[in-house]
Amino acid sequence: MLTKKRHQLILELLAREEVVKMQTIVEQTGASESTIRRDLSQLEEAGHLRRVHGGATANHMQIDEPSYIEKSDRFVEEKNQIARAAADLIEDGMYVYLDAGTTTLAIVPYLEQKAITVVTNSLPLANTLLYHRIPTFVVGGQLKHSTQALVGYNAREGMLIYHFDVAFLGMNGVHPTQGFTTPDPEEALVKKTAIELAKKSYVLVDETKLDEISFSRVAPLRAATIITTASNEQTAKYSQYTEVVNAK
Amino acid sequence: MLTKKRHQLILELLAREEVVKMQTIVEQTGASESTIRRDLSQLEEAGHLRRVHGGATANHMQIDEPSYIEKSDRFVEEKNQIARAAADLIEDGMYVYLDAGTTTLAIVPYLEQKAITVVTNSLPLANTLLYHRIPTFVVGGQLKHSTQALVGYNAREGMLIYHFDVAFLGMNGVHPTQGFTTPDPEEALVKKTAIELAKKSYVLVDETKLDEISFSRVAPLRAATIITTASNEQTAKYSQYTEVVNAK
DNA sequence: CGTAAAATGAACGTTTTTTATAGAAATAAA
DNA sequence: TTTATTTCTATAAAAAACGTTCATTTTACG
Repeated sequence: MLTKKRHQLILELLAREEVVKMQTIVEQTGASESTIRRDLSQLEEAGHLRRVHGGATANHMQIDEPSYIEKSDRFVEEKNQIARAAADLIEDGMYVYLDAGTTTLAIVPYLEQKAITVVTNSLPLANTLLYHRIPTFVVGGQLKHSTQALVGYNAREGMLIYHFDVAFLGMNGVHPTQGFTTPDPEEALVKKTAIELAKKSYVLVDETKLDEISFSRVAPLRAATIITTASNEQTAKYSQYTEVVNAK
Repeated sequence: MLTKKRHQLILELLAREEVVKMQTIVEQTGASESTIRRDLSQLEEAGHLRRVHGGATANHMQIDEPSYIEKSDRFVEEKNQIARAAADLIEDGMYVYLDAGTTTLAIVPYLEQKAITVVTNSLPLANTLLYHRIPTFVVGGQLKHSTQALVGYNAREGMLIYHFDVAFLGMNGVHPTQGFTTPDPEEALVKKTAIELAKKSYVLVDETKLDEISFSRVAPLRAATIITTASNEQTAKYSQYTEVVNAK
């Protein structure tokens, strides 16, 4: 069996089970133990898995986060309503920050006729903005695989040279006392920085994000206005902490 | 069996399976091992597949499949030769800068098994690197429409926090006295900065770029080594100014 | 036909990959 | 804790695959 084939097989096993035993891989591939050890070392160095005593374990963040594609076709209608409401807040001459995420991506088509400059940390957004010929700046930083966004310390540093009239952010959790939260700490840092640099910030969420708490704290509720399609009953408890815009 | 027929069969095998063993191809075609080796070398140079120890694997960079029956584009072939020569210079653990351009893009598939970190200012490169799961940092800056690259003063500032073991650059003009040149001053600034920050720099050009002068000066010839498919006669006059690597 | 160019297959030394093995480290059992 | 067992790393030997060269065959073309 070819090296590449073995590597593929190992990664497939890891996609199904969180941990895989050395013995299992040896049986499945028919290769010697030495060879599998070497494979595991190589795959670990390439960042595809983590070696543990007796085998290997998957390397993706334990914090579960549905992949970009999975997310995109859920709640399409809500996203568009939210995106439209957000776009209506943007006026000519503004400098706009667009965070990574499918909801913010949905804003782009509504921006085509506006004379604005956009800053983003998202690769898909940058591509879409390019397509719509909207003047764009991209924040530098480490490219995160699962969200195709630029994150981390370098991204924060790269953002500090800009100032925004308005920032639009996606978010995984919105909670009355815990505020805005998101799974990845490095993404949280970027979102937090965007809020700091913007005169006014908006968080775009569908109803499934309300009352949720994710791992990393981004900011308290008062730091941004919430734009959502959730009903007024659902958002009532948030209104005392910050402004809430109903996009329906 | 005719050469064309064999090539066709090999590509069909690769369309079905991600990797194909040498032995399998030999059996299927009835040709000798030597002949299949030659076939694989040719198909790799033409950019249709990637050779691996023991066989071949599909090439993901190739989005559309140009008919292999026609003589494949001469420049595509040259780009791949240059890209391969460049990739051979990259070792595990290196921090690598990849400039925007189609030649540098062609390097990416050859990087898959290397444990490296890449920095780039190109959106298409960032996407491809993401696909190949290579750890990537993106330089921030203004997004230029025509080249889908990040350029300008902000890009330069964003780069200054990095240091590279090696940088690979595309270039529009290479000239004995005028050095390296490119049309856009803002791109020239980025290229110049990359050269400053790298321990060693390589300029990747096919023969059509030699003896050409473009608008913006990037650096003198001695600042970088030239990798090209041009003949030794064509490159002779450059050898007195800087190192020249023949990729053929 | 006959010659030149291109393609093929076998041989051979070199490089890469795999396997086996022995001692160290980690885990489990006594 | 001490001992036994498993798993690990490092290294050397074996096997497989590689590129190169060259004689032979096939194809192209006058």
